[in-house]
Amino acid sequence: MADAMEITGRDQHILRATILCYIKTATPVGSRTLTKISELGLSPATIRNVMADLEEMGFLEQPHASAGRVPTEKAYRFYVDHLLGSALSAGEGDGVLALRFTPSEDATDTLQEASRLLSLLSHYAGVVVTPRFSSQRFKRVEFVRLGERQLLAIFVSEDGFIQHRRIEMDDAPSADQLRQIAEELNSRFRGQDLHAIRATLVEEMREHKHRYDQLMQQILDAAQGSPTQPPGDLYVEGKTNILDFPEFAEAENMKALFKTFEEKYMMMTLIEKTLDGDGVRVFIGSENSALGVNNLSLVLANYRCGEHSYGTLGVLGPTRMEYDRVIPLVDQFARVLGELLTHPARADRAAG
Amino acid sequence: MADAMEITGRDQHILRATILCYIKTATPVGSRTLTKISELGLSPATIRNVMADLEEMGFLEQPHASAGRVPTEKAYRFYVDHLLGSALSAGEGDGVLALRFTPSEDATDTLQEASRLLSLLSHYAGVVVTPRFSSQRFKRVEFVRLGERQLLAIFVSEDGFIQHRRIEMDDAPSADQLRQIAEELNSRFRGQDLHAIRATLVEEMREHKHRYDQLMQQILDAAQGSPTQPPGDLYVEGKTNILDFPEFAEAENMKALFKTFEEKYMMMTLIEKTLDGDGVRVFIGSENSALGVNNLSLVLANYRCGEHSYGTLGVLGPTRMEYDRVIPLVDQFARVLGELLTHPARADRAAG
DNA sequence: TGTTAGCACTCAGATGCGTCGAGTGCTAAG
DNA sequence: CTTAGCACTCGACGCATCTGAGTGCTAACA
Repeated sequence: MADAMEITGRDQHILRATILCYIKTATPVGSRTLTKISELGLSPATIRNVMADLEEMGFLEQPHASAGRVPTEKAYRFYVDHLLGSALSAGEGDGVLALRFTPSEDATDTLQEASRLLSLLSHYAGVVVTPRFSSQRFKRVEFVRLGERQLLAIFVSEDGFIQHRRIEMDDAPSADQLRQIAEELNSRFRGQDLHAIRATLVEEMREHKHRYDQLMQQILDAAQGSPTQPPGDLYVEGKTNILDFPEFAEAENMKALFKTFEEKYMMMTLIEKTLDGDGVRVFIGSENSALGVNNLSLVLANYRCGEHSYGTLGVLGPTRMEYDRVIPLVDQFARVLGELLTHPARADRAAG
Repeated sequence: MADAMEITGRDQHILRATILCYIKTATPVGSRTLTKISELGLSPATIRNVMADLEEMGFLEQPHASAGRVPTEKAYRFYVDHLLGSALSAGEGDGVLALRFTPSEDATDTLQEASRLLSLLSHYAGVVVTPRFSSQRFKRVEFVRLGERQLLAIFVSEDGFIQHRRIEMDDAPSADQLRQIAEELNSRFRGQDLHAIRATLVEEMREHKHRYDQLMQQILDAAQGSPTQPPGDLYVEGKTNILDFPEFAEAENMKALFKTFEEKYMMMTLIEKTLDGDGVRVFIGSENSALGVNNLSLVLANYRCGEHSYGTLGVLGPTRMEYDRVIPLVDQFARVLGELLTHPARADRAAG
């Protein structure tokens, strides 16, 4: 950040030009090429001087002595944080987006479709993480007996997500008891999120020993989701888009990429970290080192899903990503999807 | 097959040796190498003659004039069909299998775990297709109202699979009506498969116009699954295992492989074709051309899941696969998994 | 003081050439 | 029918060469 202050306007201009050029061509950028691109009519020699400065500051790198320069991660960071402000607002009409997007009946299907569309529009890979179930508003629970000791609990959220969990118990309550419990839960807690419900019930149980202590506990645990498996799901669509970029032409890199994708879990926990906060976040290269590949970038944003509930969505691509195009895209996409998921749900709620 | 008859015992021996060697090394096999491997003490020259014959018959190929020979698909086919009979029975104790396999509570989790284990044991990729839901025995249905016009139907099968479907309708029945319908379905049809239930109900409706005509129809349709999306799910685990084989070292091949994996749908319909019939089936190279990669083989078998219900499972690897090891493995695995899925379910049924 | 032209230098990538060796096909002898 | 011998093929490897894009430096210029 301190260095950022030292950069003159012209330096910035050249840095931006270098980055843009590299993003387009994926090959090291030389001083001659830049004289043509950058409008300031400067000679290669002058630009060389500037580039040497930028290299010293850590924004550029040379793969080898007689090659052009390549932007470093720091350069991308600076570009995204400081050089992109104007481009960010230039959203190109979300009409296209809404038009192409045919939401399915099932919310999870919709999300998968969303990630596909995201990959289509961005030409990179689309990524969608479903909202944490436990933060959604509770609509209804239903029980189905599976066996003497097994119970199936079905939770339905106001936003159309459905989750079912098996519950193992020592002695199962009768069908009537179950119905009673369901009735009680349904009438009392509708519209609250599971976290809150849990808190209330735990409190209550402590005060005057609740009849269904053990059962309730288990039901709540089930609803919360097991701690080992992260709640929600991850959809990554359009992986093959990334494959065609030259940075992954080498077999080794491609293998690493493949392995990254196979470990859904890694990726998901990484993405979920950004769950708090609004707006678009960009993670560049080694900033998401958990992926095991250091030339990938993530552009993420949260999308709203009902009142309190949020999921994350975004685009995964090479570090050399067209941030100027992708960032507004992700931003808008999150907004539109949020509308889409929140609005019909609200209509339903009023009716049902 | 006609050619097969013309092959003498010695030719077979040499063909087998060639295949085994190639499977191990992935490099063209020369005549010298074979003299060492095959026990018949023959000189390279003689073997060359035989190999020339085998090439004429279409079992071997030369990548270029001065290289060794490589088995063709026809060779693998012949090897699997005729040269492997003895090895097939040599199962190496399913104790290991049962030991390592800790079935989860949820049937679908179990299947995913199965495919992981399959990849682990085979060193290739493990593949599991869940049983077609519509062929499983019905245990119970439960309805949850989602909104004025939306209904959630939850089907539970005897074997522990759960499926939920949204049902859209013009005017929804009351809660009482729903309960009544559920009650009726549950008491009447338990233990039958959805196909049969559907047939019965359609018949009935025709005879004396059933009250809930439209609803029933929709419920049945939902249960049957939409025709566009194939029922069941596909788990492919251990994809990265395949990546390390030299046949996929080149970027192009790897990309093709990647694309194959991304198209789950293709693979699934391909695999589901083998759903009828018992025992292990092997699909070699271009025989599964739908995959878009022609140097992959599939070793598949059906596993039982309850009385009438079957799923498919197997191993996906390069054409140059250790069939002698994988075929018995898949065979046994299908059996063990079948036991595992069928037995506890039976116990539950008796109890619940 | 900042900018530019000129020049020597560097280094990856492509091209061409000779060598090596594994493996073949053919022929003739056993 | 089998085998030894031999000439031949052809990809892989190593090496030297050439080319050209791009640099850094220095000196001249505005």
